[in-house]
Amino acid sequence: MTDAQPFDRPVRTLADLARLAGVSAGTVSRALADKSLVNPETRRRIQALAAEHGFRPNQMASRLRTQRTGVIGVVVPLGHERRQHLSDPFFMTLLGHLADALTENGYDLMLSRVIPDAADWLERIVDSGMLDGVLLIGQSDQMEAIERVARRYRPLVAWGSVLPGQVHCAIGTENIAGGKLAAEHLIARGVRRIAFLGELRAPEIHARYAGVRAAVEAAGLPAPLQLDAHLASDMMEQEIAAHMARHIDRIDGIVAGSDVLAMTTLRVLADQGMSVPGDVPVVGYDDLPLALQTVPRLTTVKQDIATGARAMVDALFARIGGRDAPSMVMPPELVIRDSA
Amino acid sequence: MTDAQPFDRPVRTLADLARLAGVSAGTVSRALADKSLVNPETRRRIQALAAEHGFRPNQMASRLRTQRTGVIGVVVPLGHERRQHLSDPFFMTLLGHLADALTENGYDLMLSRVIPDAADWLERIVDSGMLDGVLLIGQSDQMEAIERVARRYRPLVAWGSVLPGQVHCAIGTENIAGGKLAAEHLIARGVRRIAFLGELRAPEIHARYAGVRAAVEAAGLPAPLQLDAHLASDMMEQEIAAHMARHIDRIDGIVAGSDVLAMTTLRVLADQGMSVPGDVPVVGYDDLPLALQTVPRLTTVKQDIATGARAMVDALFARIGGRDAPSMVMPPELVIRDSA
DNA sequence: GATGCGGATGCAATCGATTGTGATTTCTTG
DNA sequence: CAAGAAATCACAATCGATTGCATCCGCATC
Repeated sequence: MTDAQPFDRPVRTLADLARLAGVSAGTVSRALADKSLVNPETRRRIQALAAEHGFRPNQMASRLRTQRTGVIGVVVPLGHERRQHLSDPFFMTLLGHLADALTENGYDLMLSRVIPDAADWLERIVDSGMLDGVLLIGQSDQMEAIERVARRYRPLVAWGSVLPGQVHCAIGTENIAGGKLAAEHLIARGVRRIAFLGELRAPEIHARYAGVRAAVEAAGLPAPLQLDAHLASDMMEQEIAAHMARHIDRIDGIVAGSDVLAMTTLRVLADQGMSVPGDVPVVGYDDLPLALQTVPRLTTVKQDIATGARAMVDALFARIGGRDAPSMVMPPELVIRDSA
Repeated sequence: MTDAQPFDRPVRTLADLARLAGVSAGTVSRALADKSLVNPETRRRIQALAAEHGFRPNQMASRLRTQRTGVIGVVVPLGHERRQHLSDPFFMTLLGHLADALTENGYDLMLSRVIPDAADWLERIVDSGMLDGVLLIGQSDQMEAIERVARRYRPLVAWGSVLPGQVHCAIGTENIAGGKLAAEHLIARGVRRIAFLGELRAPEIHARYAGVRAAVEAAGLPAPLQLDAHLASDMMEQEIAAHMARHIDRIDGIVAGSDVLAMTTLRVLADQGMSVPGDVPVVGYDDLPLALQTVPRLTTVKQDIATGARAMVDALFARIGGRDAPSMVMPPELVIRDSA
């Protein structure tokens, strides 16, 4: 039990504790680190003293000396979509899993929401000396900057796409295959005119759209209709509503670039008196927890976020340890529920 | 062993740059900090040199010396609800706003998901010397620990309840009033037997339930039925489904402790063939973005999360600056949509 | 020409923990 | 009993940036 001390932290430094114990600071340091070089008895004595006074070593000093910070940066680059992205459920779900995996391994997590206006935004982060490694959530439109840094800074892992010749380590799902899965499912159900909802500047979304297009072409159907829809939350619904009002009679099936877009689409279609999947089937992307809660439940392309997060952390630790870790693409999987 | 590249980072320290510029390290430090003590011309020269070589000062060293870290800890204590809480949309939304406010002010954000098994979990955080301040998201069942630390550590602000005699600064909404609003709304619509969905160990939820009870008593109605429902995501739906199956014929209105619970309830009721609000009206709590996306749209008690986040950050900065900042409770507001 | 003053810079202490090296003591062992 | 091996601990250097103080120069003033 820590009871109120007369002074506001009488023993703050190793030296304080050392004086109290009648030994040198070095010995205290070793004792607290459970090194075998100190006499077991003095070690116990010092540890007891430390506990009694609620002593905790200053992390800044320790980190400066050891050049290890125990902190991993989790960075969300917002190249386009400048608005608050952090509330996006996909980021959040991934972030939750990353936080779990990192804390289990004794690392802390520093979160940065970065709007890459300065060209050296990533350099600034990795060279700050505060981080043992960096995880990027999404590549946004910053492939160049990421590649440039990755060439010399090893402990960097991104969630996103793996393009041919890519230097940096990325974990992600086969977005092209995922787009194909979604479109093929719709086509098998008799859909002929597919609309794809999503904004193409992010490489993942672009790949999903490419997959949809490939499937449509392979089936000999007319090219899909691509409709921009931004994740900036307050605009999204109106944007989709406008798209639907204008194009609904020219389409008979929708692939959404994400579950959030799909969910909003369900909402909009309900407002416009369309039934899903009766009038228009809708397929989402991600399989977030909320896909189970919509009415009707979302048919969607699943990305295994938990596994992905684990893979990112594993790869990062490998790289921190000096070993090499390759990129990884996971196969997506179609989860059929009620919306298509 | 790090492979010694000839040009890996030729200039890593102030001393390196100083040698290059033909001045002392002190001068470089002052030049980069734009101090007026150095000759404007040398200052420009040094800054140009720094930019050219991509020099960034080591933050650890700087922080150790200045005793300022520029990092705010955002801590989510999981006293009960040991499962991954971070995906909870309420936390995430609040976290997003906090991240915005903190980064605008030049602070970084360190995220900790803490399971308070050690009694001194909070001491460990505030005494680590890594943080300029701490924001707690929720008080969980850790009021005692928070109070103990707050008595001696000023830059600490929590989201949550303000109880009589409370020492620590908390920002939150009037949960009792919010519960009342929800219940009164239902009662005005003719509901007589209200069920409250939520687990009472967290003080906020408890207060909401107390509000419901007060409104029910004031109307002379039978006591509300309280049904435990945990946020651990995979269990929640089954739990609620079981509650509904067992109690649905004894209730004719539901107040959910959060929007997430409400949304799941909508889903469960749809499965059981009940219409909302026709058969059972449902009121949520929080007014998260997703409340707009459900079918039917959620009637809910709004907490202004953006304003709350801003208030937390303002209070924290005031306390960091040595000024005192009082707790604040914001009035909740009933947002009537389609679910009740 | 000596004094004074302010501007610009160098010097060295400092933040607090870690760790290699060496000193002292105690324990072995031939 | 002497010499070497452990065991234990103190000393001091180190991580890299910051900052109070001393120093040096140039120039104006008396």
